[in-house]
Amino acid sequence: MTAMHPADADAGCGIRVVDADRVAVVRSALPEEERVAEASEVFSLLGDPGRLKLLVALLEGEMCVCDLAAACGQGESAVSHQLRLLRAHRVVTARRSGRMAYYRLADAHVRLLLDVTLAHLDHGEPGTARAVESTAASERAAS
Amino acid sequence: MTAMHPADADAGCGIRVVDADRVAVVRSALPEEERVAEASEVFSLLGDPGRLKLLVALLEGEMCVCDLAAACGQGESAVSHQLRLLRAHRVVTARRSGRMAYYRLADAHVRLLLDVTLAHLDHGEPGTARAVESTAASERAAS
DNA sequence: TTGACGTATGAAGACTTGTTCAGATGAGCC
DNA sequence: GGCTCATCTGAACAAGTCTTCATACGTCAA
Repeated sequence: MTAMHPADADAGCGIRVVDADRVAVVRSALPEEERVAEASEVFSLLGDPGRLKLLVALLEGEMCVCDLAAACGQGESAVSHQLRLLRAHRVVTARRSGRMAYYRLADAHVRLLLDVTLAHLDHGEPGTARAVESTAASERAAS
Repeated sequence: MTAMHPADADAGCGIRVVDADRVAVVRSALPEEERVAEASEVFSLLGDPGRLKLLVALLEGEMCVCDLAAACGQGESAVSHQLRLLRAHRVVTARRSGRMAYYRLADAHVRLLLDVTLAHLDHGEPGTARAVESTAASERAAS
C-alpha cells in the first residue's frame, strides 16, 4: 500500500500501473460492481430520447398511455413497450381504471436526476447551484 | 385550449387523446427536441457500467489511461475507446505529458449527476435531501 | 353478446453499441 | 538510430436495443 517508484507495480492481477496509490484509493472508493450496474441501468433508461420525454412528461403528474403518446409524439405501442420497461425497473407505476392505465413516476432518485437535468438545460452551462435549489424545491413538492 | 369532454380531441396531428388540456400543458413544458436529445446523450454515456466506473474514478482527480484501466478492471484499449467517446462529448478532457495522457472530468453537470447518484447509493432509498446537500458540497469543492 | 376501444405483448428487422485484436503513432531512453 | 512504452485507432464481430406490425386481452356501451 505504500508508495513505490512509478513505472512499476500491480493492482491485484498483473496490470501495468503508474500511480499505485491512486489506483488503490480509487479502487476502494469505487462502489461495488453490483451498485455500479444498478446505477448504470437507471442512466440507460434515461438515455433514450423517447423514454426521457415520457419521464419528463410524467413530472407533470400521472397520465394515460395515449395521452403520453400524443404529448411525446410517439406511437402508442412504442410507448407501451417503454413504459413496460420503466415499470420493470420500478421507475414508474401503473394505476388501472377501467380500460385506461395511468402511469406516474415512482422513483425519487430518477425524479431528482430529471430535475437536475432540466434545471441545467434552462440556464445553459452554470447550472449547479440553482439546479440544486430548484431540485430540492421540486422534491419537496413531489411527495 | 379550453377543456372539452374527454374521449375525443387531437393534438396537432390526428392522434387519440383523453385529456387534451393535460397534453397541451405537457407539450409546452417539454424541452425542445434538440435539448432532450442532448440530455439523453449524456445519460447514455453514464449508462454503460464501464464508462460509469471510469467517471466515478475520475471524481477522485485526474488519472492516466493505464491507471484508469487498472482501477476499473478493464482493458486499456477498451478504456481508450471509452475515453475517446467521453472526450468527444466534452465530458472529460485530456492533458498530455510526454507519452502519458491524463484525463479529468470536464462537465459540471455530469459531476453533479454522479454525486447525486453516489449519495443515493450510499443510503439506499431515501436519498433526496441529503443527496442534494452532499452534492452541493462536492460541487463547491470541485471548482 | 357483440363490437369498439385502450392497452399489452410477441416476434422480426434494422440499427446501435461495446469489445477485441492488430497495428499505428509519437515520446522517451540507450 | 533503434528500441520500448503509453496511448490511440480501425475493422470486425457479438450482443443488445428500438420500432413496427400483428394480434391478444380486458373493459365498456349498446
